[in-house]
Amino acid sequence: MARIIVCVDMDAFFASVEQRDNPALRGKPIAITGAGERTVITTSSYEARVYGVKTGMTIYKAKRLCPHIIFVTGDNRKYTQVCRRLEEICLRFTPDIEIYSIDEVFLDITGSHHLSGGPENLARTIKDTVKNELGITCTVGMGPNILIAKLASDLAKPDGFKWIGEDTVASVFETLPVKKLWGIGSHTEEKLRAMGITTCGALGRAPLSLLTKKFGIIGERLKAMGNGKLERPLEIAPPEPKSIGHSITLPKDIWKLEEITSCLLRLSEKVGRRARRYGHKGRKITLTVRYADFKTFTKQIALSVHTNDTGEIYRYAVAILDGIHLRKSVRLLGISLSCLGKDGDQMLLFQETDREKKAALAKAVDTVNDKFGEHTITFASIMTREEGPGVISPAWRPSGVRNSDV
DNA sequence: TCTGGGGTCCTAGGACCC
DNA sequence: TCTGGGGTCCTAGGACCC
Repeated sequence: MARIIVCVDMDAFFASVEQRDNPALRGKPIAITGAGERTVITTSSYEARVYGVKTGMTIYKAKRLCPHIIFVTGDNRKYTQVCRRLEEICLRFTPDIEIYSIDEVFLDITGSHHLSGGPENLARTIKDTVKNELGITCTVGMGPNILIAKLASDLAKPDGFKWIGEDTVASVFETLPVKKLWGIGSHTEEKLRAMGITTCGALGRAPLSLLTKKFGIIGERLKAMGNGKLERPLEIAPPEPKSIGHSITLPKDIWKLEEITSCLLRLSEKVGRRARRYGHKGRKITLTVRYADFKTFTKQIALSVHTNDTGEIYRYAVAILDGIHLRKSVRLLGISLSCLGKDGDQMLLFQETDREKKAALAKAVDTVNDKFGEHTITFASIMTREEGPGVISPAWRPSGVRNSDV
């Protein structure tokens, strides 16, 4: 039996929440940004999109396109709460849901839609419930798999509903540009164009040998996608994370070593703290450096034991830095912890006593910080810095380690 | 398009081993 | 000792997503 997948996608999520809560913003072009000057737009209201304002755009460009645009600094906590309520609404219809991102949920209603009067009725009930209880609109797409459900919601935006059944996939895909598909970005689009393929219909008909020659193992998936097929079950339980990282574009480019190391210490603490909170340890540390000219590179170091200790992460990050000749001033720094294992794995057997002491100390610091707010207890050099609220990652999830809003 | 921040997955090339 | 082939792990980079 064909599955029925629903995609619930909030319309201009962050912007809609702000307009809901502040009548002065309703009906106006607004854009949600992070703090600071070097931020970009994470969401713009539909009124702003008319002017060409888009996600990822700088505030300067947005201002040029729409001089009367209103910028609002994002309120992560608020969006988090709305997302939790959205999750709770979806769970009324089926336990088989995947929170894909902060504003997008997939539901597998194959076995449960009859309880809600059929698929279309269920979808419309969700739309109404979201509007009544959350005060904002969403778009609902339906299809035989995630690929089609997501496409349907994209095509129906905003405040819409669309069901692409298995029998209509071929006709929809015949003239649909390949870029509309989830997983085909501008690079793949360009490569396909060079091969004379611009529509999904053409992609589905393209010889497999040609696609695998050009794209390797991905070629097979591309052809399947061109035919509207995507084998990917819903991830009901949030998957174990593979890495935990933080990065920051600095307010100003820096080049002094002590400025760089001070930033690395702050990043180490963020990474270590989040890892400790969720009981993860890693044995690979990656340093990302972006120069003022935007050239970006990464360098990593493998550890012999797992760690989530701030001081240790910091020391390895500095060790990596020591091996790099910094030629230009630095725009962005990032630290990521990967090759993760949970606390309690056999790696703990190799912990030495002073490592245990450090872990206990770090835990004590975390406890205080949890109680009184981040940075209550911290390293001295961290305290010399003020930091505004960051931009919430739209890939955020309400539970688990991807919740970076700590 | 002068370009944030959180991730995942894939690939190519080299080291190393048998 | 001028030199095979397969497997695995590691590193760096890139495409893609929201």
